[in-house]
Amino acid sequence: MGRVSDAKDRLIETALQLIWEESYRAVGVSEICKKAGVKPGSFYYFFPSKENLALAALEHHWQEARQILLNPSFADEIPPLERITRLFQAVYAFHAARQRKKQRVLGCAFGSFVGELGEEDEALRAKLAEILAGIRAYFEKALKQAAAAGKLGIKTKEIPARARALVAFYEGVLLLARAQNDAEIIRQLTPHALKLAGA
Amino acid sequence: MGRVSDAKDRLIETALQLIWEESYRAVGVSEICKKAGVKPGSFYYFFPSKENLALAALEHHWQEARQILLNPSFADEIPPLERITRLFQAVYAFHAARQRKKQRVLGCAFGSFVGELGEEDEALRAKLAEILAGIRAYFEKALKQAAAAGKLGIKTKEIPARARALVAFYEGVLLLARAQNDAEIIRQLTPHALKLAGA
Amino acid sequence: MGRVSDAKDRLIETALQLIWEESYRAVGVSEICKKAGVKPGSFYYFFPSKENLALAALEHHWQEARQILLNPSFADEIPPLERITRLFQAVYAFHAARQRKKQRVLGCAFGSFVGELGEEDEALRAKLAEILAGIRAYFEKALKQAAAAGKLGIKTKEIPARARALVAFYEGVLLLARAQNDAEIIRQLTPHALKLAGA
Amino acid sequence: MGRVSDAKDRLIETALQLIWEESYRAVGVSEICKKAGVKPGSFYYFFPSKENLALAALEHHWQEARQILLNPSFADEIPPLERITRLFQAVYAFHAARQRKKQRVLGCAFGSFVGELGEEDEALRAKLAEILAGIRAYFEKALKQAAAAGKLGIKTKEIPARARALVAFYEGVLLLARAQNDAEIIRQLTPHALKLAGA
DNA sequence: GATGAATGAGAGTTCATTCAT
DNA sequence: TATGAATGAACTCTCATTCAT
Repeated sequence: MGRVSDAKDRLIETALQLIWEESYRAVGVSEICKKAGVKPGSFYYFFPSKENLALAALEHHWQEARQILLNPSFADEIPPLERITRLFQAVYAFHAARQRKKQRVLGCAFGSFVGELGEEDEALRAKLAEILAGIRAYFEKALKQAAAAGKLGIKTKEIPARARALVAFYEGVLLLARAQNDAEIIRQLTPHALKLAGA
Repeated sequence: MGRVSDAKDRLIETALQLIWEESYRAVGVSEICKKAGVKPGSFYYFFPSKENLALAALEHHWQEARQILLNPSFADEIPPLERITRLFQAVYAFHAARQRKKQRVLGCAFGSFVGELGEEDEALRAKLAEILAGIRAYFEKALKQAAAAGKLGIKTKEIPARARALVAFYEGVLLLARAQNDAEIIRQLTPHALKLAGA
Repeated sequence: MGRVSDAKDRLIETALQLIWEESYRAVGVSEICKKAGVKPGSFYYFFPSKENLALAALEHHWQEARQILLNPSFADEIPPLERITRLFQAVYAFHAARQRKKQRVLGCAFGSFVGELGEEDEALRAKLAEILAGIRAYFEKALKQAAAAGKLGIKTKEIPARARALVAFYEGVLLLARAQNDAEIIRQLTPHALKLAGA
Repeated sequence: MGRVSDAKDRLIETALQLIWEESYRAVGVSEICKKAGVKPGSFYYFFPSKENLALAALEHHWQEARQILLNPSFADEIPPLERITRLFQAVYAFHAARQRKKQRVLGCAFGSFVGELGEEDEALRAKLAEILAGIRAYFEKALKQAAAAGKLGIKTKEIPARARALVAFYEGVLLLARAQNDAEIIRQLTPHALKLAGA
């Protein structure tokens, strides 16, 4: 009982990787299948469409990002404002290591995807908006706790906008790192995040 | 002397528009030709490749952005720090108007393009990096003048990083606006830019 | 004893319906399965091939046509020549009602199928030829009885050809009704059938 | 000036032939291309879609049928009612010869196509309805002239229905010939056509 | 200087079918 | 008895590009 093969998971992971490295439209279904070791005719047994696979890949990456990146960086035992720095540091570590090995800085898989959205991709747009809101929630919680601890001289009602500003900055930093193909940008800009927090 | 043909210009303008609305890979050469009213066979008389057209379109949009958006916002007669706010306000005005008319918020044509870059698109990546550096120069000049006027309590050597942080924030704000399809985000986040400047 | 499963019957009935509405090649096995509520993997437990299902569907429809359409129209108590008229009237009633409900006139499931036959479909061709011969037998019996009753001024040996002419006319009428998507054509042409009978 | 290649014509002729022999859905675009000697990627330069090619093929066959079959059979110098017989004879000659050479009787390309029409094929249905009306016009003209010459004891207003009955019979005869794969059926049923004419 | 005609490669998707359980 | 999983081949169609004129 249970699953006979892990082809579906391989498809999801491979898709995310290729889409992140190239882009949604640049990678073909057959390329994903080949890399995932799935027979070409089998793809549509697992997924009704390429878009549906992309949705699943985004969700998978989101869960993974929470476990590997966001939850550790935003752990309760870390002082609230330090959590923000931790996130940028963790992201820097990932991209710096990757750049050393693969020569290319990828930026944020979610943010990069946003640029490709067209009118027909409403489902993808909604998914990405949802994920970005999820990231914002981490910042928001940290800001609230920092404010409660008296570390922030800002009003409570300002917090949502500041959390969003942090998401914008986070995405912008990774966008620049991808554009310049240089992970150091992330390190350089890390200390500036706290300015948006109001520290 | 003078223009040999305006077909080339029409191709460039149409390409930028379609790429901005959809994405580089989502729009085809023939779609651009049709919309530009250029005969399909003529495309490769004007441009050696689709990538080359994209390069020209980015350069065109960059010059246009300078004239319409950056130069007015960063005019010398405007107090240095206010220039930054002016830029965000001008961008907001543009996207809010467009959203009213066309229902879709496009974000930054340059930033959106970054997400699509693959390994093969080195020329495009370099062009985008150059343009983003060009935007940074505007912020840098304003920060320098603000510092010289004593409006900024920061050290001169910090200025380049702060300028880059402003570019990151600017791109991130437009990325969020595109993802949420909501121009109001630009307005909401505009005041936060100055925090990165060090005001 | 009794039915082992009604899945097979549902497949047959659904197949006939879909093939009649669209065409043999336009409907897929999976579409039939879905509509019949049969699990996709089960199809080939019940039928060795799609062609075999089509054969079964044709036989099913043939038995149904005899019971519902031909036997009542050609009942012994009805005067022989009137039986022919009755058939056309019954067919008209069916198609007129269906057109009112579903907007589309289907024509004859057997006749429509003939147009799709290719070289590889010998089994289907033979089945359809057999069914068309079965229809002819009804006309033949009626013509014989009409001749025996002195209602027809024709020689006995002419009867087979006339019966076939009636089948041709019957199929042609339904073909036109499908082509024009108009059941009224059946009513308009009904009285002309008797001319072929020799009345 | 003028055409560079006759690929488009070859595509049309090949398509008609293959569709007639098999069926619209049974023949693929690539099969048509291969047989027509057209490079696979070129098809969609000549035709926007497979359906559009089918439309062109039907129109081509219709013009050909008029020139080769209908106009000669319905020539003015032939006595009106004899024209009808001539048509059936000419059709018989064609199919009998073809059966000798290729073993298969094709029936009417138009009539066979009707059976394949689904809900999505409205353009094809309309085209076929138009062609069948065109055939009816030939019968109608002949009936009118026969009536004018006093050869027909029927009222003028009956003529349209009779002409349609003749089309139905004509199509039905060819349908039977295809179903039984026997051109002799056409010869056998030829004399019965005049009964519908009212002779 | 400019273009109509043509193309090979590959896109996403559906097909009838198989098979281990 | 019945089925979920899987598949190779084929589908219609689009792609960026070439080239003779």
